[in-house]
Amino acid sequence: MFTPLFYVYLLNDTQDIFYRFKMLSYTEENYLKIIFSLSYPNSLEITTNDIAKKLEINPASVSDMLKKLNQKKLIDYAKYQGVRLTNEGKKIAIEIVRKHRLWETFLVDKLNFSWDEVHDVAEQLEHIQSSLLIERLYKFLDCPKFDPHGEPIPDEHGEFPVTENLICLNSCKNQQKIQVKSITDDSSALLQYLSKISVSIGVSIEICDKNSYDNSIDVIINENKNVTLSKEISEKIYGVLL
Amino acid sequence: MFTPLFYVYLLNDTQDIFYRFKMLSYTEENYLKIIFSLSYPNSLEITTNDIAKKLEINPASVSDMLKKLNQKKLIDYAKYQGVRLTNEGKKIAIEIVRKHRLWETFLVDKLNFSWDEVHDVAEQLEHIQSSLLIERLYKFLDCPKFDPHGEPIPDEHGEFPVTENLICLNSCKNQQKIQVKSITDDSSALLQYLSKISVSIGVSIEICDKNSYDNSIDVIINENKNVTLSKEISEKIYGVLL
DNA sequence: ATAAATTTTTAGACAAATCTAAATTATAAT
DNA sequence: ATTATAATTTAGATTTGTCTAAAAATTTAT
Ligand SMILES: [Mn+2]
Ligand SMILES: [Mn+2]
Ligand SMILES: [Mn+2]
Ligand SMILES: [Mn+2]
Repeated sequence: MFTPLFYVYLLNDTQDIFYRFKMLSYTEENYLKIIFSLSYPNSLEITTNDIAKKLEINPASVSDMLKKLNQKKLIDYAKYQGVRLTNEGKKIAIEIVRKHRLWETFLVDKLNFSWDEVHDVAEQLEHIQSSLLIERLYKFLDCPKFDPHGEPIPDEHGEFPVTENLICLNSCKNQQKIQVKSITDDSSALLQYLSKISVSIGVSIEICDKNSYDNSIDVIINENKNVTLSKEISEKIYGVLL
Repeated sequence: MFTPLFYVYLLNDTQDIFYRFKMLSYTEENYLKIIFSLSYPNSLEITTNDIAKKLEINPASVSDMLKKLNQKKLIDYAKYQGVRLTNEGKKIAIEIVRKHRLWETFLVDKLNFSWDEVHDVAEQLEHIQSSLLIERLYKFLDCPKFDPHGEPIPDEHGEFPVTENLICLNSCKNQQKIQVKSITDDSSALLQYLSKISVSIGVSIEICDKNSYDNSIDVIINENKNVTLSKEISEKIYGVLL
């Protein structure tokens, strides 16, 4: 339940002459980001429950927020009909993704974080409001195109870098071999495990055998390490065929 | 008006084994920081109105929050009696000051911000929760002792660097000359003005004349620039006698 | 096509942080 | 020592984002 709605026009940076059209809360930003990442790369229709699960909150709360974001014209939403970002909502979501991935890159490249330590901090840093900051950070990092997990970083205009056609390890056939290009889940448990078994961006993985019972696969990592990967893990690993 | 109170025990970083004793909100952190800076360096008693003015909110709101912080044992507060930080409250406040000043240093030293552009961004960054982040940032910046405005940065144990005895430009006599060591106000309007008249950390300022009517002073900056400084400005400038 | 299960929305409540208006306490002025 | 003024606190309301329980709509299964 919520009632009115009004737009707040505020200075972004005191130093900036520009005004932000809509000052969004930390929470609203997170909703937009989640909707974007659930629908990426095809702007799929997302359900209330999808969002509730991802944010680990009650679907009732999501319904309320969707109404609000719809009024702000950041999403297209009609009761029971699912939700889709508007162009404006998508633009904001991409900005947040950009900030998240730039901060992760900063933490790894400059502060020597390991790839499993960065996500939670970036979840906070992505909400810092300063266009100057993100512009300068981008240059400081030499305009990176991919984050520490191989995920693409949109440029200042919201354009994602063009990438080779990635295929999921999970969808490879026996004897096929890929070079790892990205991990599509930043959870520290997964990333720590991958480090343990020597999987990182750039290594090769060859499929030896597929077990149809649990959809696990036997693989050779970097030509020298035999490991069995569960479906949950293999579907998070993407790369190019070698 | 507020009701209950309970402590939330939460992981600080997912990577950390340590627990934070009290998870404070952004707002609570700001109250502690303000109380600290208003009472620094002598732990003076601070009034409700002081805080309300600084935060630009209603004194009634401050009263509520003081009750809450008192219950959390972060301040010593009794109705109508003013407020003082407890040791625990002071420790947290110093941590926030540390983070603020380290971020300002980062922005100037690494991202080429000017000294008048950093404060507002640091107000946001100081609330990022990650002990690993601040430890790494500190080392990345080579353990700086002073921020871009010459303000001391507490070390990892909350100890401020020992400094030469600073005197306020405002309290100098005619013909005295100081070297600027710190500016005790980070507002961009002041800092931009100081840049315009070539005042920065390290420059010399010699007092030529004091105007008893409005307490303005005529000074020579770096031996070559005559300027008249208002009381509001001269009382923000500190340095050592030359 | 109807019933059962699932998803989504509404209704009503609550906690945090703020506000305004009114009451209370403290301080300053006569 | 009263009175006037200023500072502070209480009372009650509001906004945001959440919750639980119940109602409504949609989807799935029979
Ligand atoms: Mn991440
Ligand atoms: Mn990532
Ligand atoms: Mn500052
Ligand atoms: Mn500063």
